[in-house]
Amino acid sequence: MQAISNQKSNSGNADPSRRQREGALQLETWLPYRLFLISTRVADVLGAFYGPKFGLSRSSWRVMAIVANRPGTSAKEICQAGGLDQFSVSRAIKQLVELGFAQRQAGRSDRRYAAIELSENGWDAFREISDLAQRLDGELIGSISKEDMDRLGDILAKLDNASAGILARGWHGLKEAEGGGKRLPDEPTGTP
Amino acid sequence: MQAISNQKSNSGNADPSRRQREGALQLETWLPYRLFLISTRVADVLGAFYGPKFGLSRSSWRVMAIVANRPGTSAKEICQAGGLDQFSVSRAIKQLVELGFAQRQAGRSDRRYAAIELSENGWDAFREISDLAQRLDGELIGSISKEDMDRLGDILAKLDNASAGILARGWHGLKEAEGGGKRLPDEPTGTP
DNA sequence: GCTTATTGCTTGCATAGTGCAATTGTATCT
DNA sequence: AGATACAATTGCACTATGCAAGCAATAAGC
Repeated sequence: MQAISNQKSNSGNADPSRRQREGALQLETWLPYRLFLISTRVADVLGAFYGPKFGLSRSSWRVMAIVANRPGTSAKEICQAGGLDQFSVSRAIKQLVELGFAQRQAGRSDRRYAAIELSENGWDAFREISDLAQRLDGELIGSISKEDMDRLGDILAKLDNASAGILARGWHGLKEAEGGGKRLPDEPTGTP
Repeated sequence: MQAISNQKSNSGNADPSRRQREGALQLETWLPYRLFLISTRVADVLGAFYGPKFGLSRSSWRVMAIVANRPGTSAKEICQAGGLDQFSVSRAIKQLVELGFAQRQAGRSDRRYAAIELSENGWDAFREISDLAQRLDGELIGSISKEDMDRLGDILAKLDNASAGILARGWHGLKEAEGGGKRLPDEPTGTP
């Protein structure tokens, strides 16, 4: 990977980009980006499996996994559990139903809520994808020690909390807060 | 419009989902998903800032950050650096140029390569977004100890490596390989 | 030289995904 | 009953993405 030497004669002058760069973001070391890269790669590989094979979209798979974990949930609960908006969830459920992987039943007490469940075919598909997902997980985890894995679990729990707080407050909440790496008091973040 | 599939479950049967669930994927504890959630939240918050304010798309921001880190790179190098395909990169550059945030110059030696650089406005925008990004980073990092952060760096490096390997081999490489991960019970067992 | 790949990049178009307003159906409140 | 609130869906416009084809510049073969 050779850089293209196309420098525009800034011999006498200081390179402006160098000056501009100082203190600015380094993408490769930016924590969220590092997390993003890893998870995207895995999601891509998994998606390359379930997409062509079952005709599932990404959100459909996500919803399927959520429903598999808690059968009979409503769409709204799926939204909260998966960080998805109600439209995606509604469409994902629609797709799952059309593909024969799930079915809705109106809630018994309150018929506004529709309880979603996987069908037989849905469970089959889920187990197959789930199997591959666990292999992926295993491969990742296999690259670090058990001790590291425990520690990682703790760390991720904290990061998860912090990110939820950030999301809840939005970017306005950060424009005012001073400091780059300063620690802020924890806020009880809404995840009831 | 669509006919809801007739109910054929949970009539007189034992709950099948309990049996189905065992050994299957738990989304909340699935490592890639945990990483995904954290990074998405942060990306959403940041995107909610630079999107409306500068009219940047997600890939445009990514490309901008990459270009800021290594001014004068070609589109191809951006692809590799950011895990993006050439089409997104091309369009992102186009958008950056149209917004006045970047400019291309044909390479001196090989004019197929176009060297991309940020403009003054581009640097201004980048610094502003970068600033917020660093606050986000700071807030995340602030939620864990410095020691944890060091450890996390190591772990992420390993996971990064492993995920790159997974991506390179694709899902076929995992169907056969017996990973260090979990095994799944293939046999449907009767309820105990 | 001339011709034929090859490479880096762009574009057009079809498809898939997303966001928002409006709508339906249900429950609750007065 | 009517008004109101809520879960969920849908229509429509918009954006993003994937892929085939294309263009321009270079490299390789003759």
